[in-house]
Parts: sequence; C-alpha cells; structure tokens
Amino acid sequence: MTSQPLPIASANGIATIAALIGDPARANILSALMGGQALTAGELAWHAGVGAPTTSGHLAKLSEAGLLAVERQGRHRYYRLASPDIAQVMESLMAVATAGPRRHRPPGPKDEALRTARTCYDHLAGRLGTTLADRMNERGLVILGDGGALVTGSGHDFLSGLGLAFPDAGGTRRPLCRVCLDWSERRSHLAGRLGAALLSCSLERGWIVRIPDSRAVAITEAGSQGFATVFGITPELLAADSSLAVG
Amino acid sequence: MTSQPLPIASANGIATIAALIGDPARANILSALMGGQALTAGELAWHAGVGAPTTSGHLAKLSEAGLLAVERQGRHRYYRLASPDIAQVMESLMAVATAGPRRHRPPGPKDEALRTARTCYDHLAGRLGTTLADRMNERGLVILGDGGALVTGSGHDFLSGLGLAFPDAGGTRRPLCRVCLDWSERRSHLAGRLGAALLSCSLERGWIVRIPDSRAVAITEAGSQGFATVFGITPELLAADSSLAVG
DNA sequence: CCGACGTTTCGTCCGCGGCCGAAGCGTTCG
DNA sequence: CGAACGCTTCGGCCGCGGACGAAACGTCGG
Repeated sequence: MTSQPLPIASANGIATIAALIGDPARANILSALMGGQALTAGELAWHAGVGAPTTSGHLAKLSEAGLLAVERQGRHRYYRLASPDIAQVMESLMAVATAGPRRHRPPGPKDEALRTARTCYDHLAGRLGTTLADRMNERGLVILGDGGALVTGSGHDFLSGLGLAFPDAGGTRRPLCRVCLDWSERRSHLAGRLGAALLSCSLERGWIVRIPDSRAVAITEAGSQGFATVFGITPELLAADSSLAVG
Repeated sequence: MTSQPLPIASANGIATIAALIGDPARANILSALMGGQALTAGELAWHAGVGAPTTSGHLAKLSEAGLLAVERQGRHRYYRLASPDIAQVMESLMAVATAGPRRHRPPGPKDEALRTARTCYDHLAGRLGTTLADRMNERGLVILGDGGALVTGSGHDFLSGLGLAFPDAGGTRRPLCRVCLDWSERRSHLAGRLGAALLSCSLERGWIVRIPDSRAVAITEAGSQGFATVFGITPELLAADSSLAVG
C-alpha cells in the first residue's frame, strides 16, 4: 500500500551487528573475549577454529564495526570487547541459545572449575559470583531483585571503605549495578560498574588468579581468607553440592 | 597446541541465533514484531521489504529456531516473538546499533508520535513510559536504579489495588520488574511482568489505542484523565519540549 | 644483519543462502 | 461451486562472503 515501511531506526544496523556475530568463527572469537581478557590475534585464531588469515579478516571486520577494540603491543595485537554493551548482547544471546531444547550436558571436571568461579566479561560469575551477590544482599549492601539490583547507602559506605570507587567510566552511561543471569547457576550475580570493581579488586588483592586459556579463576589462600572475613563467604558455601543441600 | 578449544556452551548456538537476526529482511521482521502485536505473514512481508515467498521461508526458519511463535487463524497466520528473551536480544542489539556514530536523525512528525508514546515489545516506552516510571519512582511505588528497578511493598499494594496481578507467566523465569533503556529518550522505563501489566491494563481500560502500522500509541481522553488521576501524569509532563525545561 | 615469528594482504575457489516466478494447497466469500 | 485471497512449496538463478595458500610487512632475538 504505502510506498515502503518507515526505515525503522537502524533496523539495518541491527542486521549488520547480528550478521557479524552470526558467523561461527566470529561467534567463537566474541565468546572467547567474554572472558574479559584481551587476547592476541593468534590466540583468537585458535579459539575461532580457523586459520590466521581468515581470523585476521574477521578481526578487521569486528573492529571496524566497533565491536572490538584493538591495542598494538610489540608484534602482538590485543583485541578486547569494545564496550559493555557488546557483552550485553552476547549475554542475551546466550540466554536464548541455552534456553532452547535442554540438551543434557554432562558436567565434566573442566566444567567444575568454571562452575565454581569464573569471569563473565568483566565481573565474577559462577558460585563465587552468585554467593557474593547473595551475601551482599543479606547484609543489606545491595538489594537484589530478579530484574535488577540497587546499591544501598550502607552498601556504598561499605564499598568505599574497601577502597572501591566507581568512576563513571569516561562519560559512558554504564549502570552502576546490574544483575547478570548466568547460564550455569541460573541465578543472578552482580554486573555493571560495581561488578567490575569487585572483580578487579579481587584480582589486585590476589584473592583470585586467572586460569590460562579459560574463563575460570582459582581462589587463592589469601582469597579464601579475604572473602570469608570481608564478605562472610566460607569455602563451604562454594561447595559443589550446595545446590543439593538447598534443593 | 591442544586439540581444540573447549566447545563453549552453545557458542555455536549463539552464531545460529545471531545469523538468523543478521539478515536484513529477518531483522525487519523481528523489529516489526517488537511492537508487541502479532502480525500476519503478509504484513511481515511488507515490513521485510521482500516478496511473500521469501518472507515465508524466513518465517519458517525463525519459527523453527524458536524465535517466533505462530498461530493459525482462518487463512491468516499470526506471528509474534516467541519469548521476552528474544525481545531482550533485540533491545540490546538496538543499544549497540544506535550507540555508534551518532548520525544526525532529524526528528520528523512521524517520529514525534513515536517519541510521545509507543510500545516496546510488551510494555510502554516513549515519554509516557519514562514519565510513568519517574512518577512511580517519586511516589515510592518502585525504586528506579540505572541498572535495574524494584517494586516496593507499597508499590505492590498500590498495584494490587488497581487490579494488577503478576502471574508468573507459566513457570518462565521472567523478572517482575526490569528497566529498559530506550533509544529515543535515553532514559529508563519499566519492563518485565510489571511493564507488561501496565501496558495491557492501559489498553484494556481504553487509556491508549494502538496506531495501525506503527509502534506508536495514542493517548485517549479517558487515558489523559486516567494517567493524571492514578499516576499524576499531566499532559504537560508529556510535552515535546519537556527536555528543554529540564535541561 | 639475518632468521624466526606474529599478523596482514592478496588472489582464488567454492558453497551457502537470499531472491523471485510459477505452481500448489487451504480458506473464505459471492 | 468457482473465483479470489493468503500462504507455502518448488525450481533455478546469482551474488556475497568465508575458507585457504602464498607472499608481504613489521617486530623481536641472536
């Protein structure tokens, strides 16, 4: 009837972004970068499962589209997700992708490390992440809803006392506190600037260390003590069968 | 080195979903369905900008992948987004797509209706949506954070008094209250089961009516009065240049 | 200064997938 | 009962884009 549908604000832009994510090799690259670390082109080629030249082309496209940021360092080039918004897209895609026909995925030992503690882009996930959120909720530092979270006044004071500041990240409109529903625990953990601060703080203090070639992190001796004294997270709370005790 | 990177939980599934959204015609279809209404295959063909046979193929793929739900009615087939999760993906994609190089988009008269009041999947957006969220926040019915929102006790009582119940939507883990950052206002409005209830309630009471072939809605006489008495939203609050008065 | 390494560019091949026209099925109306 | 309509299926065309090998560029080490 009428000439053409109104060119919906960047419906074409949506297709462009989605098409970039829609290639298996590129999806692997982006998934690998969801670990939060910057990775070299070579490492990403390994994750992508294709050759170096092909990977280079993919990385160029992703960078030009603004999905990735690149940083030259010697003869390496480090790529990382360009913004938390990109991570948000990947996160929502994972929710859809895993929501489908619940394929039985036998949890191997490799998974166990991931389920205990891992990074989710720039914040903590796994049982450590969800337990941390729960404890902070119980102590009134944050209020945890199913669709969002808020930092309370006392929570802000508490975190300031830990030396955690929340810079506005250079004018970006990134939320202070978000929740992120993760695929393994099916429970919420803290994201946003707060989640990022908690992760970087934990890394700086040596409470956790990254496990190479994986999104999993290991909790150190200092971390075991630190999480217990500061947040009241005992190792028992992180036990693998805690779900059995609850359910 | 090692044989292959661990087959990341459904990284391939992510690519599949994203590739489906990544086609311009399909992106147009999904964008059109973000209005929240179920549309026929013919209407979607018009939105997609391709012929009927091609559209049929797209719809079959989207349905089989679980992105769309279809309902036969006479000789029509009505398609709608299969779940709020899908809407969440589209929402996050829009955030990325519009965040890019801020192309100057001169607001035409068509846009003005959209900016005033429109649907965003199954809840209200535009100035009506953001103002509604603000007023409920000021009145202590909800607490609005930048990364989430919570319904207070008094808010729950108030809404129950309006006859709004919040069924758990058939066991799905859909949040009661989410925020949705929209592209035009750059401010938060209420989504989740609460947002859906507010929209359907407004439609049932005849406070708003859908404008055909558009995501915009018009506020009726009854609506103008209803929003004012129940939520304290006066027409002045919805004026186009309210941002000027504030900024 | 030369070789090893990481990364990109170029050229080529090839297969997937979107698009349409024509035809087939089911429904609704005159 | 036949025509119009909505939608889908089929067949064929064609172009985009991902894959690799070979080679060029740039950086680090001996």
